[in-house]
Amino acid sequence: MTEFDLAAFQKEALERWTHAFESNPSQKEKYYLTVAYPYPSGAMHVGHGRTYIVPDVIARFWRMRGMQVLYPMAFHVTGAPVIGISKRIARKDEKTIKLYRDLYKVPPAVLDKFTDPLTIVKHFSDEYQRVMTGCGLSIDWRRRFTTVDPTYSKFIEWQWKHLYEAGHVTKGVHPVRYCTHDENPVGDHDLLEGDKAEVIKFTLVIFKFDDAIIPTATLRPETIHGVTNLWVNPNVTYVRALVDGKPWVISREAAEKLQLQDHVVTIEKEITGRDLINKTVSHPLCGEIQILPADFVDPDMASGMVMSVPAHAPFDFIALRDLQRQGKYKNIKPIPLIKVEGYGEIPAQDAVETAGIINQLDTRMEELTQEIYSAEFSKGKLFERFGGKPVRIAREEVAQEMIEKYGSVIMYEFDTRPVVCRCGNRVQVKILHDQWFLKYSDQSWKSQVSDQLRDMVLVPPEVRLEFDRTVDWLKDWACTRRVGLGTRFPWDTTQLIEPLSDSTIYMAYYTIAHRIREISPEKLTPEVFDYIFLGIESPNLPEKEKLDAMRKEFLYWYPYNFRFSAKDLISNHLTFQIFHHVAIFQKHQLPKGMVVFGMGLLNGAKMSSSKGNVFLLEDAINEFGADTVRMFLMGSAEPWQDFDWRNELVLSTKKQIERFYNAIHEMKDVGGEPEDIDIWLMSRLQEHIGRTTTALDNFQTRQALQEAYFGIENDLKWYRRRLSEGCDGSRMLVSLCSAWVRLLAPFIPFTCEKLWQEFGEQGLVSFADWPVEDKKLVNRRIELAEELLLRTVEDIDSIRKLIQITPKCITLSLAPLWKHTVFITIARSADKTLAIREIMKDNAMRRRGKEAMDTVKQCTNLIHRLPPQIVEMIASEGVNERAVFEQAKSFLEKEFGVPVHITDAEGSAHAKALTALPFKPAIVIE
RNA sequence: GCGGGGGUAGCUAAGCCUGGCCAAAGGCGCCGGACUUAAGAUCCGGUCUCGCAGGAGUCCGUGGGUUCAAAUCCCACCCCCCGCACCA
Repeated sequence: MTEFDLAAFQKEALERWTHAFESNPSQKEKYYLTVAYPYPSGAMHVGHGRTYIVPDVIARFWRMRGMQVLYPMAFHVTGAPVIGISKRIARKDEKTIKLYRDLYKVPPAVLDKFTDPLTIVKHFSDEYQRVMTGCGLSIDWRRRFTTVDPTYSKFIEWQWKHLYEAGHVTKGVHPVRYCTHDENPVGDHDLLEGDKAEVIKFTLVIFKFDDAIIPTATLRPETIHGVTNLWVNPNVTYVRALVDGKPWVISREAAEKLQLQDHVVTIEKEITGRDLINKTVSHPLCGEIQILPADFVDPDMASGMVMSVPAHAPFDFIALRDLQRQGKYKNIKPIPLIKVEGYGEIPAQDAVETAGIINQLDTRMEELTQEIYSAEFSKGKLFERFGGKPVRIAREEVAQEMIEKYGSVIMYEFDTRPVVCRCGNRVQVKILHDQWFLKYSDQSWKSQVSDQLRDMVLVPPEVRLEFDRTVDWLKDWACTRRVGLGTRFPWDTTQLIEPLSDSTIYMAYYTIAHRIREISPEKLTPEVFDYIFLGIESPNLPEKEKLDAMRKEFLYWYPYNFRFSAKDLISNHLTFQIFHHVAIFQKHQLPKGMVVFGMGLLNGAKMSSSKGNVFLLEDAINEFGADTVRMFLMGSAEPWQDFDWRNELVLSTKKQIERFYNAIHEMKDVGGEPEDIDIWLMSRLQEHIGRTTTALDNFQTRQALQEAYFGIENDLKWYRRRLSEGCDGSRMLVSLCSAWVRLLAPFIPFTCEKLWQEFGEQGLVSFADWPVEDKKLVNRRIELAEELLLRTVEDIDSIRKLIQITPKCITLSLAPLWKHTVFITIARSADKTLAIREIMKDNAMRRRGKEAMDTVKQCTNLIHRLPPQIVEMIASEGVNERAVFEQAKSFLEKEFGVPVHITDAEGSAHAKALTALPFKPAIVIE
């Protein structure tokens, strides 16, 4: 026997597996599954491990069930993150260097070359392949590609041509975070500060001011009728500037921002805030009002000018109150215009006074503002004289009206500030032109996607709601970028196709990836792909034979059966890919199913590379063995649940594998004669096979392992206990071993490959036949008998512990026939109360009086406690209790070390014998 | 805020859709025992409370309700996690 040595098993199996999982079209039925490909900007951790092992287990399962399985892998390298990383490394950024050198263990010589982004992804994609192979993933590596391969770009161009022609791509304007120093849009990864900041849309309400205008920024244009004054910060220097040729009075900051938002701005002169105080302005909807001083006015917020609605804005209310307490502006009264449940006539006053706010410096002001804002938005209604509409509707309408009739303009601003770029410069909102969008807002496109979703299998089913919501909610998606790696956008080659948008139908590309390399990229015209994927013939197609082979391959594999991905991709990638599929492929080639994963935790905390809270997959393999990692990840939670990696649990998984390995070794050569208990074991095995198969059909890796591993192990425990003295099992165990090894092969392929070889099997267990449940071997009668015995043994045990005397003998008294009749009558009747009446009609029963009634109660109780199938079997077939116990007599005597007597309860001298019930003999220990 | 998912014994986690097999699987931890010079590993037993007869009591976020019967169905509340876009 070979020692249990996972590392050695791995080495051996990996050699035997070289090229084994390369998969080509064949006569067999296909099963094509894909996972979201990784973005290789760092080392793999155990969380990644699960993402790729789950599909591998499924792939291995279907392969053993005789399907032609394709499990391909590629690397996603388009986008900006890796560029940021290379820049940071070039700049010798301490944190980044530490991460790559210490956590990801990149050798110094290689790290030096990481100033080139492509070197980073090359390094890690090689590492990914090495580690994935080490995990035993049954991937067809011939089909590996990266998203910056020239041939792949040709494929993307073809895809976009179709999207464009179908009207799914449009040009528009879009506000983005923008750094004026770098002259580029700023992604999340490039932010030093303010990564939570959102761009929000202000309406500038235009007030006339002498020959100029004052634009005040508001999120609540519907409150225009409640404006009583403007606010200006007396300590700030404002400017008079020509905006698109007209004179505006705004803050200096605003002047700068407006330039980025499609306005031509020239500053004419400075005006101090103090000079503006008490001046008069006007607006058609609220007439002439005064400018008042307020310190809370922030010149860096939008236009730097604020209109005051004291009835509905706590800040406005309190600033006004502060002034009035100094005896000024006594004539100004708040003008309420919104009715909102839970607040008085003047909501802002109500809120401020209830909270006991003293002045505008109070720290609770922000909170209070938010509270009123939300309450009025969700529950508020304008007064009848202002239209009577709910705030949420009126706001949009008034804003629209303001723009159309009163010269209002839109201004974008961050909701929280400051937002700072990595270069240290302040980030602003800029309106980008020439921004291209995918029109996910298109209703007819959406409805095609919804239709497709209805036809798809979603695992787990609960995610369907989330998908439906996402489709419903998706707006146009900005699909081009100015920085990063990727395919040039065909209609504006200064831009690139955004990384989520170039990864939507690449599952089709896998089918041809290994063949298309043989054709040089410049020959790959859209017509070529039209032919391969859509079967559209056209003249002068190059290298027709190769194209035919690709077409054949595509037709064989497509559509994919299942796509696997973590659940955080539901709201983008997983939904996008359906949009793109319905836009390009024919109905019968649309995706069939998706499996959505949960996330990984490490010792209870969320795994995060940037926080260093990761455990590298390769380290895990080296420390525990690949099979251990696989079995742990598959057994600790179902795929869609979050799992938690804990080293101590992983260690015990390793012991389980070892226990399995040793058990097989002990059993595979025994050759005793089969006993009844062998029939029981075989019968149980069939059920485990059936349930393991069902579980894997449903992607329940955990459930499958429970059945295939613990289920069988527990049966073996009972089996060994039941064997006759000196017997170590029958030759039937050999077939159990064979089935057991195959059942576990998808989970722990390395160990199983080794065992399979030791059985003297020629081929790989990876391609062996999956065990099939043999219904002929299922023997309910024997299972029922064992169940009776097991329960009785448990009962004897618990009594023995309780009474603490040294038993001299055990007597089992069996229930009389009439109690069986009672039991069966109750078991068979749907309504238990009717059953009682039925039983008591019988004269013989009635004569037994209280004893009969008690039996009825006890039987009812017992029936509810027993598993339904058992009750049903007792009722239908019955069980010969005497025979069961007589046969198990020597077993019981061995178990308890005392003589065991089996008697009928009726006529027994023991009072306890009266308690005997069907399936529950009375036990007397003396 | 909007949307989605959850709260089960010391921890972890099944069960919930389809109400009685539920004092509630499995695993971990802990306790005891066997083995061992010892430790580890392994195996056996225990692990809500009470009980010298296989039983009883309390229990599945909180509070109500439906039912002969509720972890499971209904209502309300509290708490936790995830997504919300130009980012892979």
